[in-house]
Amino acid sequence: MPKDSGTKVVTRFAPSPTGYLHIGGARTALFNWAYARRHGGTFILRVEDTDVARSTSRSSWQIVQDMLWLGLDWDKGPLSHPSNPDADEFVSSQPPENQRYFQSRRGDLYIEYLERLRKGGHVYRCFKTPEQLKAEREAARAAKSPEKYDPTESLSRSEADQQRLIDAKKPFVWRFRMPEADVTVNDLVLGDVTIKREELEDFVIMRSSVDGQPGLPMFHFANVVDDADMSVTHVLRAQEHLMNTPKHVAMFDALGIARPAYAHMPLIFNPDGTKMSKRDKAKTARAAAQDWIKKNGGKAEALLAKIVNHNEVRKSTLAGLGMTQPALDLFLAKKSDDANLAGFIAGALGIALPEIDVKDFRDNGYLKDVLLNYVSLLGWSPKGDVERFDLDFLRDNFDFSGIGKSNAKFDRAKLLAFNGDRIAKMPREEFEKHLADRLNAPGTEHVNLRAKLGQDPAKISLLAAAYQLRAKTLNDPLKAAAFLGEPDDAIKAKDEKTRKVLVDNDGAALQMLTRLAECLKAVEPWDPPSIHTAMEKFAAELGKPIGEIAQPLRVAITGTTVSPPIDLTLALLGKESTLTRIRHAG
RNA sequence: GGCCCCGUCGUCUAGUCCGGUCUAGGACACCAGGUUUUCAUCCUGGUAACACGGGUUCGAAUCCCGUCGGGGUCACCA
Repeated sequence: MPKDSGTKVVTRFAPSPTGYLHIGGARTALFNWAYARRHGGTFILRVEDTDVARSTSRSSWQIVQDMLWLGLDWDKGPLSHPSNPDADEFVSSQPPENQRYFQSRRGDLYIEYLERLRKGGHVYRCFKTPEQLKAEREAARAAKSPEKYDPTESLSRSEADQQRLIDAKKPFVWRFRMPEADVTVNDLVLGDVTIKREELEDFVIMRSSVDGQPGLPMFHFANVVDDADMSVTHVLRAQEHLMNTPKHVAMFDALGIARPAYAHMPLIFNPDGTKMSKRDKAKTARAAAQDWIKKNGGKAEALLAKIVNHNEVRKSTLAGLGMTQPALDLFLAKKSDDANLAGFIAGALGIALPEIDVKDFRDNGYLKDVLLNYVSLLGWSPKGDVERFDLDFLRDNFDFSGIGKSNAKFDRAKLLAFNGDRIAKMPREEFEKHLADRLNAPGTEHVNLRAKLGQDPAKISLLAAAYQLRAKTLNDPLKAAAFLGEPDDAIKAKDEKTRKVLVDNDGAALQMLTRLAECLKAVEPWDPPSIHTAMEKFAAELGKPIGEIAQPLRVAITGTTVSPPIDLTLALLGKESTLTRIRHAG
């Protein structure tokens, strides 16, 4: 039971806007959402953008988009659709009351709380420069003594002395004075965790600024002040924050405000045990790029040319998107991990980048329900053997007692299996809609297929029928059906083994196909049942199993030995193309 | 390195709090067989784990200690 079962549950998701929503962040958001919803509480979305160097308005917008897509609605937070649609103006175009959910816009509050701490004697000024502190840490490390901040100097400075330094425009930070006692955190997942006083040090809560006024608050302080100010009752976050929690509860105690309940959940890693970070995309793209350059003359310029060519746009257009030779060189030299560049490289080289952000999974054809379902299984499990469930189930069953303690590895194969399963089970119309949306999405990726299938609902319907049981992602059908969009006279067997299906037996298969073409010419209407009937009849006349007819035909029209059932494939291709492709086979 | 958290099939996990019902269950992956015009779907079956060592107990995956292993954290980042 929550410690204060009488009061309303308030949870929050507090991302820092440095990019799209990370998959781990999505799980945190999901659990906080579920807990608030289950208990009829309030779910707050609060943007922690006190690090001005890394935070951007666009990222805040992106995170909001991801939350919307996932269907995680919040009761308090930014307006999801402010009057100004420009992502770069997302924060500034929020109404004042919504701007309160961006930490960068509520500085007055931190000053107020700082004053409270100051009156209680819980904070002090520290005039040491970052360089000084760094040197002290290094000296301590060299001497193998604990690298702990020593408050003696700052604490012993008289008020007059401090004023003198302030008047001299010396920058200073405010530090929080840790109490002289061990701190125990009562974690809802981990149990009681006690940290000894000697392990705790006084930490900066307000950055410096030159004018003698306090600067922006640090994460620990802003986080606590906001949780206090917003009456957050339950803080559910990743285990990487566990060692921060003693600092946080000490501040709550100093403020005389009841602590929220804390619950730290296990971390999510790549299968190889490394962190799932945005960098993984850059790493993958860089490796592929370097490999390609090595095999193609060793010039990075050639890669840029290939990227320009692939995107069928002018070089200047790409440069506007940050794709320039200097940027590329920086990227290749590991001096930058730009995600856009990684995307361009992957597109041009035809490689897949690891999905890390919610956006990646969305783009790659994962269903939001599946993503939420899978990610919630990483670190949480419902009672019984239930494993496939929807958001409603999670909302009705989520509890801290189901959260595990050990870290998990993200298994894409399982996610993929869940996704394919959900696709197979969705209503056909829904699948058709997904396919149409993706086929008609802006971009050059599916131009040929789009041209072939056009806006014809009947064709989309056939495509859906052909691929629903074969698709693991919503993108799979479009990739697998790409052969449909190729020029009819350019279909070639993809390798020697495949070609043999066509040309073995002294060309008997080819002769057979020529006769089959005659037969197909008469098929009307050109739909799967009619095609099927015609082929069965043809096979019967030849006294052969239909497989011996279908397989050479498949190679002739697709260039491979794999496709959906042959009647569906032919119907999708169209009569003209089918006959042309048979004519050019061999 | 200090401190903190964790350690059940390859992976995610159930079981651990309240020792016996656990010859350890499920899912994904893998393997084999069946259905099928290819692929896929579908069906059936199978391989596979309590990190190690002590202790407590009639009895330990479950309790205690130690070892080993993994992770987190040690900023004017969050």
